[in-house]
Amino acid sequence: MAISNHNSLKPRRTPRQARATVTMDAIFEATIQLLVADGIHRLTTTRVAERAGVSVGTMYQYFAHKESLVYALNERYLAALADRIEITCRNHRGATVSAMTEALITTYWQAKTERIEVTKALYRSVAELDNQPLIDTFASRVNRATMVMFESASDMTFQDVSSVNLTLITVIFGTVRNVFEQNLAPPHTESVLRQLTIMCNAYLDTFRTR
Amino acid sequence: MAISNHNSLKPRRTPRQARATVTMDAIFEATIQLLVADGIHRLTTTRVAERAGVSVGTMYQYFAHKESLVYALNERYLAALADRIEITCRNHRGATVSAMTEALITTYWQAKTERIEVTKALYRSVAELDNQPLIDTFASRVNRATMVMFESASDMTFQDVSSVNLTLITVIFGTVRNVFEQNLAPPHTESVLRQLTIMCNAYLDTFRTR
DNA sequence: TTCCAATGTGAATGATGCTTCATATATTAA
DNA sequence: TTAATATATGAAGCATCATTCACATTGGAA
Repeated sequence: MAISNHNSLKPRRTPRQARATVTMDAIFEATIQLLVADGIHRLTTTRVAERAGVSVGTMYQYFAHKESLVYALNERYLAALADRIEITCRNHRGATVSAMTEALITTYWQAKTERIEVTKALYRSVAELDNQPLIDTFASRVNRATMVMFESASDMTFQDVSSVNLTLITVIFGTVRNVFEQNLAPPHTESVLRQLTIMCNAYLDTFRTR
Repeated sequence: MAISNHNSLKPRRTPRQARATVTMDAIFEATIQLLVADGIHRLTTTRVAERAGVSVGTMYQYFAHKESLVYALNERYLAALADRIEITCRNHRGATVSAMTEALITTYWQAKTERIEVTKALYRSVAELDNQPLIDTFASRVNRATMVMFESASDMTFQDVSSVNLTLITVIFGTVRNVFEQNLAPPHTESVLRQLTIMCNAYLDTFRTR
């Protein structure tokens, strides 16, 4: 299923001159716009090129085929998301665990919701691709960052950080994504996110020696 | 985006004779097999008909177009899933809240993993469709069932059942799905699911009057 | 300025696949 | 048995698109 040849998902050439970077950015931007507007089943190479103001051939200078374009777009997105999470983690070194979990929830929620349509469009676009490598890279970066953060907590030390860490990020990211995709009414959304922080704190309390 | 005309996603005709039911089942089964094997971008009407042992025209007797076939397939899947969850809820009336949350986690996890490839294939197939109505129906059924269950708990009464209920199912389903999609190694999977029950219990404990 | 590498072009190619409809067969009720 | 209804057929029509490649243009190093 999905795309068989992983290598072919990689970009064809890397821009060396400034104008090439401009071109690639234009192509990415055009792709996003078209994905948001029409979804992936109406994303054609011709339309992407047209909207980007380049010719189809140019697109093929950088991407072996349509799929690799969509793949690269999602790669960019996940890299940016990982960046944000890493920053949040760095900013909360030495904080309380409660502040840490709250910060993770907020950061992830904001990243998802500040451009809702883009988030949804990208998520849908990648469904038919084999994006496991992207997910793995993302998960690995996040894992490392949150682990270091939790280890630095000022109000707790853990017997088994990696277990607690994996649990917390799986629960937090899974729940936030679920809230996002369920399209809950705003009061419900806020309620669940608030309860989620309560739940994380209650969980962490069970590890406290009194 | 996605499919604009919602009505067109509905089946075209409903089977009245036995052979028609057989035909539809064959079409659904063929679709699942092809989705698992090749993914949606290689799902063609001709191939579906061929594998189902009918002609293309027959498929169009029941489905207005390819999308409505995929839509109906997911509708079936979600209905079956809701059935299972409702049964679990009925079987746990009057139980402890702890038993309830554990049962929900187990049921959902089993449903996802007993035919992993089918779960993944279906999930991917629906990405480009507007399946919000399906999600809403599913969420509404589950919500009702779990709410009734939690209200019947033998070891707790709630001030605000609907809030606790929404939180629990959002966290549980979100987390389980996240575990499933992350492809964690089995020991990690088991660990996170165990920690999740601990977390839910710790959360519920905060509502107990001591 | 010269020349090579980088970048950009887009008409043409080749292939795929959805959907229809005129027609045939099967089932059921009367 | 007959007529009405349900079900099944599949070749043909029509449209869409991904991708290539021979060629043009631009940038920058020497």
